[in-house]
Amino acid sequence: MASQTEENYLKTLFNLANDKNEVNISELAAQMQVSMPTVNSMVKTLQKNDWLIYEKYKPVILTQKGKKEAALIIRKHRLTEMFLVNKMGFGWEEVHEIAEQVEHIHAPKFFERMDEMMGFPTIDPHGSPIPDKQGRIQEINYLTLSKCKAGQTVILAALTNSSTEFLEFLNSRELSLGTELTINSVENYDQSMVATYVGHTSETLSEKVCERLLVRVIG
Amino acid sequence: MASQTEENYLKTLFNLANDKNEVNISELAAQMQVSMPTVNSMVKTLQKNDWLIYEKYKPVILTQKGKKEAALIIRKHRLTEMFLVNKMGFGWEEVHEIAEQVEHIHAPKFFERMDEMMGFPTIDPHGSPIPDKQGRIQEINYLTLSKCKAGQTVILAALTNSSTEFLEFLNSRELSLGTELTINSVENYDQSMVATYVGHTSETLSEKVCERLLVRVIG
DNA sequence: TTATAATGTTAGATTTATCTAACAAAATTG
DNA sequence: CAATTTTGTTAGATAAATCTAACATTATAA
Repeated sequence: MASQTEENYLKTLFNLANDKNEVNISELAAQMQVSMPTVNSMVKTLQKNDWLIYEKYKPVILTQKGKKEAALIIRKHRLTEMFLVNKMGFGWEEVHEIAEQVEHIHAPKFFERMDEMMGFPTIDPHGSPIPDKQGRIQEINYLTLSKCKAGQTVILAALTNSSTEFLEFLNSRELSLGTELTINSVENYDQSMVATYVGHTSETLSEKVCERLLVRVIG
Repeated sequence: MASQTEENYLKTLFNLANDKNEVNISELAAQMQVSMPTVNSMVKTLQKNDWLIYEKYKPVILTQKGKKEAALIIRKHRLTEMFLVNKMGFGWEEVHEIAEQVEHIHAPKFFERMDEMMGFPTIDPHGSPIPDKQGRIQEINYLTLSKCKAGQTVILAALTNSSTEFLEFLNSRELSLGTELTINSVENYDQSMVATYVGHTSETLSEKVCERLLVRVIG
């Protein structure tokens, strides 16, 4: 069984993996907020337990076993976030920290009960997919709002960033998943958008914000 | 902040403390399932952080700070057990293991929400009192069933032991907190009792079982 | 009340997860 | 393509939590 620390490395590796499934030591060190030698020694340990493939001076790659384990930890994290929001009344900006701890609990029935009580949700409160019990992730390809054009109508479906600050910004503008937005115009100079949605006419959204909003185009 | 390991020592110290608030190193070692030298070095660490008082060759005593910390961990444990039973549908025999992990989560709001959702319960599923937010415990003095006499009627209020095996035994006899029992007779030879309660006439309960059942006499 | 048993301590080793300093390889760029 | 920068590795140290072996103190009991 992976230690709590190892679980955090696996999860981070899964999230950082690029199209080739590779992660650099330096990226991992930055994300985990530890030094490169620490990562170096940890990837050797993880390799011994067949969680990943490592060769000197090469980026690391999770094995199938490693990927599955990581996905199951992410599953616990996202189920917890959804449970906290839907069953315990937390705001979407409050749940990450708690889920970060709850995800390490070893008690399959605990998470199965959450899942059941929520009716087997497929996404978490930030629109990210919840891996299934086999660790499979249903990948949905949303568009970032910044790729959309003036005149289009879209539904806010997910976020590419879920920092507390960003979530609080969205709260302040009354933007939540499911909100239907119509793009009035796109400013050529800075790519900011002006949009209209329930309760808000001509709300300006900076490019930075638009890049972090994932949408489904409906018109 | 106490580490998870330190939290476990504090909790165990609290539970083992006798009338003088003292705990022997050997008891603690046995309960924690570690060697005496491990305990010896840990109590020195705990003393440095003012969790307890330690003098060579003397039993250790929790400080006020240590007692409060321990009580607050026990509070998280018992709130969790109650939440698992009342809000998530677990059986009372399933919750200890999960609570043992959840009690170490640092997220005051998480436990406050549980507390709120349950209407601020004062006992856990096994009848043990839940310490309040200040770490104060309301001590209730129940009688063990074994101290009662033939002819008395009692209500099952709490347990002195909550092992899975004992809880499963109680389940098998349909005994739960709140059950009203009438003692038909007490066997002189082995102190076993014959009792009657809803759905059960003349159920025999061994002395071992009677000692573990805490009751309130009502007639 | 002394011998024995039980309890507690010290010393020193181990594992895990981390660090800094020094060095080596790979990538970038003038 | 050689110099420099970035990235990665090795060596060695540290702190936490554990162990065993050996020794010391306290308690018990003949």
